[in-house]
Amino acid sequence: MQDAYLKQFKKGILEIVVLKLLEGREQYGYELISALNEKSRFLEVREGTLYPLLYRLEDEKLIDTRWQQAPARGVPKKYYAITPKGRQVLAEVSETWFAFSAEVGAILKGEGEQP
Amino acid sequence: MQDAYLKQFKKGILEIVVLKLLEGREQYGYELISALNEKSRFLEVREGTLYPLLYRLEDEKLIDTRWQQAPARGVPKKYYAITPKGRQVLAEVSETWFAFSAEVGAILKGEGEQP
DNA sequence: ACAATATACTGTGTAATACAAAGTATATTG
DNA sequence: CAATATACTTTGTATTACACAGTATATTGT
Repeated sequence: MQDAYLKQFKKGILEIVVLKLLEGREQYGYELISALNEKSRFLEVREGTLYPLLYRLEDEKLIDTRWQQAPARGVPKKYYAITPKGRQVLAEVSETWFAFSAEVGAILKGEGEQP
Repeated sequence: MQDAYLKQFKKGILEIVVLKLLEGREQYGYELISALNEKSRFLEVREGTLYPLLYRLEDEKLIDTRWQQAPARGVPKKYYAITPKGRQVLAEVSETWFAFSAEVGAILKGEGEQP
């Protein structure tokens, strides 16, 4: 039951967290999945979640992609990098999220509606 | 565009905020809508959001309902009251949300992944 | 050398939820 | 008595996280 709520909590957040992870440097899909799984038990994602999310970000021009043809060894990787527009959206939506979570926190910490 | 993210941010949160509002006293639908609209610009809801949400909470036995037949004046109202199970879920999911939002906050405040 | 495993990405279908929009019914007000 | 406000209901849509299955290449064990 907790998991069901968690799944909902993630909606909209994952996109912005992924943008944040890409703020520092470009990364490829599997790398992002590992990073998310390490960083937070709440933000774990499966491929079926992350890749479509990346395609959406790309469609919205918030990230760019480039294929890295197997450099010396390893499977070819698709690298994702944040665009200037992506940085701007990250900043804006990030602020919205802080304001939103502050208000929700205030309500949930409150005394409830008294009679 | 902000609104689209906000719409996603709300997912799963509204249910728990509604339970919180009912923690203090029973309320009817329109009353809850007004309360949400006053409390937070982020949590505004329409009928098409709230009533189905209330039906879900009722199905899950997190709230009870009773019809208040027009007492002296006014339209009959359907009052919603939180159940013991509802209080328990409120407590649990509330904690999950605080942990979740703390972790997301930490990531969004961080320096991003450095090269 | 060859099967097994790991890495990396893709695609399909499903469930949950916020919301727009339209509708029903009663009460109050000009 | 029509117009408006209150209160609840219903239908359909868009978005998103995820389960699940699949494809392809690279590495590893025997």
